[in-house]
Amino acid sequence: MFRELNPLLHSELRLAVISILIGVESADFVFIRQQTGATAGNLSVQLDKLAKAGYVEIEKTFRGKMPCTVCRITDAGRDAFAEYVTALQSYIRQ
Amino acid sequence: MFRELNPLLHSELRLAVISILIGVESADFVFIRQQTGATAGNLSVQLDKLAKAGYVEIEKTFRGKMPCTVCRITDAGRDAFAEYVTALQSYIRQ
DNA sequence: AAAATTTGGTTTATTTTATAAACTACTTTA
DNA sequence: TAAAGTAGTTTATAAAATAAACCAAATTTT
Repeated sequence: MFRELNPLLHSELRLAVISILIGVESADFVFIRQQTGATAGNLSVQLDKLAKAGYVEIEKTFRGKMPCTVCRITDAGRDAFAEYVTALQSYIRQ
Repeated sequence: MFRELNPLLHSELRLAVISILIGVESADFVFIRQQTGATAGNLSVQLDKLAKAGYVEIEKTFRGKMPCTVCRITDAGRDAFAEYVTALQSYIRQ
């Protein structure tokens, strides 16, 4: 009846992050922070969880002299998101 | 960019409960428990939260001699669910 | 050129939430 | 009438989200 909702994606901030990353080649920490309105601490923690799950790749580089954390969604992330959306549909089909 | 997800509905079990109630005139505790697979304790707690939020009405009656907790969604519950679905779309539009 | 401020984060602590375990009250069955 | 089952509630615990505090380097101000 109801499909399970991947708890890693069923979180407002992590879902927003994945939603952003799915539409772009990559996005950096500051951009994601601006788009989501999240605090830096919260974003750092949630990105880490997504990285540990293998849903995003995080590359630490520099933009000029300033550190720049670049994030990309992985294939596993794409798959998980697609499944999450399908699962959601079992709850919201009207 | 991203609409806020009502935290009361952004919970797997509470969402399942609302999803059930939105499709029927009423449903009792045992039925909801069967459909969701939730433990009685968890369901009791989550139904209580939905009731306190004014999203469901809970009527304690008897079926024969056995207690029977009948649940119905309220108008506020319907509205909240509709808004939640709209908000979700800001995350999952592809 | 120090001092203060900003930037780009991470780590740690706190609060909130979800969930399970334990319990209550009553009913049915052996 | 004792044991087991039903229908839940309450309480305790585990997990999660979030904020606050912190750090290092860069930039700006005085």
